[in-house]
Amino acid sequence: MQDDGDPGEDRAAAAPLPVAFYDRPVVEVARDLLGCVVVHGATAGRIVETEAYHETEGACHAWRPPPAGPRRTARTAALFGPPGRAYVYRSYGIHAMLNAVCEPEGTAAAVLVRAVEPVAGVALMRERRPGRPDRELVAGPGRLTLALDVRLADDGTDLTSGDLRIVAAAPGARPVVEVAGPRIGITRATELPWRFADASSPDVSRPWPPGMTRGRRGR
DNA sequence: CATGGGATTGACT
DNA sequence: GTCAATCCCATGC
Repeated sequence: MQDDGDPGEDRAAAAPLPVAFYDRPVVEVARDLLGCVVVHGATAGRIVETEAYHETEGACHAWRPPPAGPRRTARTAALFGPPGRAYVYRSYGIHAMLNAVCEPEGTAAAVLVRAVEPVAGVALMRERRPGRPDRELVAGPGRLTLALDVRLADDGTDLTSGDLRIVAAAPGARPVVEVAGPRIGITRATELPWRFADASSPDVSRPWPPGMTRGRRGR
């Protein structure tokens, strides 16, 4: 856990990642988002775990078995929209999940942000997660949206210019120790190693990816 | 129109 | 380890 303080101000002022960053193959973007920072109001979190989803594989909300084409509904509309937007949906009736839409408009693909490390506004995050130990503040896709106050209303908003945005890692920031593994909580396309994490982070959600049982920072 | 299933979490045995 | 909470919406009668 990092200190609550000024670094967040610098990151908040930093330029958001441009649309071109997201207008690439979704797996590339999922890896490159590790280390970048989600900023929302006074809170900010360094991304330490992501998953990629694409309309051509069964775990994606927009997937349908061939020969049917991709599934475009009110819920999945943002997935088909321009890259660089947020796709926020409700999971299990309870949790909001934050995704970054990728690839050209018309192609449904997005990166799910599964975990961050607090870099600003930790005190506010604790207020939003009363009774939770720090290790449970942001280590999980439903947890981080609570801590950062990301809601369904943010669905479709522009991550490159809005109040909710993603900025590049600060120069000299701690390097990412990338590990990959199968995605979590899905029933189809479980063989794809499209989950990515920073093995040096204490805030990756469980179960940890392969190769992460050692070398973790303690907390 | 009724039913069922989640890209999860937290409480409990 | 088990399991319920609770919403969106796809599917099928």
